[in-house]
Amino acid sequence: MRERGRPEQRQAFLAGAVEHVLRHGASGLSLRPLAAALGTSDRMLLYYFGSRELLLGTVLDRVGDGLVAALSEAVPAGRSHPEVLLRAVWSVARETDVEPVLRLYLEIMGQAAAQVAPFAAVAARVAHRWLDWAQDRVDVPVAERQDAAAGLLATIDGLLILNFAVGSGVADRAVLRLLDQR
Amino acid sequence: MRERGRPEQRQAFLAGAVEHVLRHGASGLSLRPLAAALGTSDRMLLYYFGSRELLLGTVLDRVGDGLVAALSEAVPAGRSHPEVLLRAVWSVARETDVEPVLRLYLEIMGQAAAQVAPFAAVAARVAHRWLDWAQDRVDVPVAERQDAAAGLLATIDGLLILNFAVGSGVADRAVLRLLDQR
DNA sequence: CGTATCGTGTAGCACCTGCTACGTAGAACC
DNA sequence: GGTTCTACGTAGCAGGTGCTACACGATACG
Repeated sequence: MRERGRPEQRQAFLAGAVEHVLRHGASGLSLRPLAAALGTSDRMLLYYFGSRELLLGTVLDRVGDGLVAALSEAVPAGRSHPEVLLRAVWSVARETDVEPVLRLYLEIMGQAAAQVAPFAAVAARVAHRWLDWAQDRVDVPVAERQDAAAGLLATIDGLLILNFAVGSGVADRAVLRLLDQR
Repeated sequence: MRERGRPEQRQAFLAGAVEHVLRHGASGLSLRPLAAALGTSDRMLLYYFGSRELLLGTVLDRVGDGLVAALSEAVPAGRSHPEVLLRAVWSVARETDVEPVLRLYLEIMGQAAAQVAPFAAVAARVAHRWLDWAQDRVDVPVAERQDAAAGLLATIDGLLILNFAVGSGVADRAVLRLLDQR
């Protein structure tokens, strides 16, 4: 289906929807409450985005963009040793204003693991952008870059789970331990 | 609310519900389809478990039990070096018959990050049991055991995300890299 | 100027949700 | 033997779901 509606209105809806999903979660998103928060009706959201699933997909993709953009802004371009990168990314992750994004990130990954549409597709896209980002920054021989990036991503993701499931103290100490032993 | 109903019937319902949740996911669980699969009515499930949320909580706790039990069965008791433990746990995780359990595990963690009831509480319990399990098996000085266990758990969880979001090949190579560099 | 398309409002449809009210056969208890 | 309690069936309630049908003014276009 072609994109319908005035482009700037669509952008406004999208931005508002991102905000709303960051606050209230993605898997339980429902059109009427979202529409109310945006000052519209479900009818209009469907007109602009086609279906709940399409709306959710574009919202989540935009969140993924924002995540990588925030990382790029915080971590200088150029290559660093993996542990430096880990430390830098973790310090970004522990900033309070990115917490909702990271909670949403884990929600996406969890729903993707459960094979819920459209999360699986979004998760693959986000993860690949994440991997590309890390591959461009990690200072290891070319042949190892892909695996090093994957290792970094896995480490961060695991720490995030620990962080939200058990508590930030445990995750922080786990970071130190992971850094020490390399 | 006291537990109602015949105990063996309750166990049968619970076992069937675990099966159903492993197949169809937890966050979208709904009483009527589950009841149909079990050959009952939603009415009966509520009679036996009190509410959807209580039912879901006990189902997920039981899945958590099963996960730790499966690990204990596969990995011999006694202490091993962290990398040996990582390798062992990862080889268990890659068995095809535990895949649904791990997908569900990530779904739980994702919903917990999104602060959805009852997932947050279940996630904390499961993670702590996981941590205790690892703490009892890891062969490092006592003072470091807690952090080593947390590091192991984080690594595994991250690898699982990578595994389901990107593909098993990437995760497998990331494991090798994480093992090499220690 | 007439006509077609676009953006939007109002209503509503069919279905699903957790949960409850009520009735009842059988068993347990006094 | 009457009463109370337990396990269960049937029906239904109030509210939510994504989505659609239809009307209508405005705007663009021939």
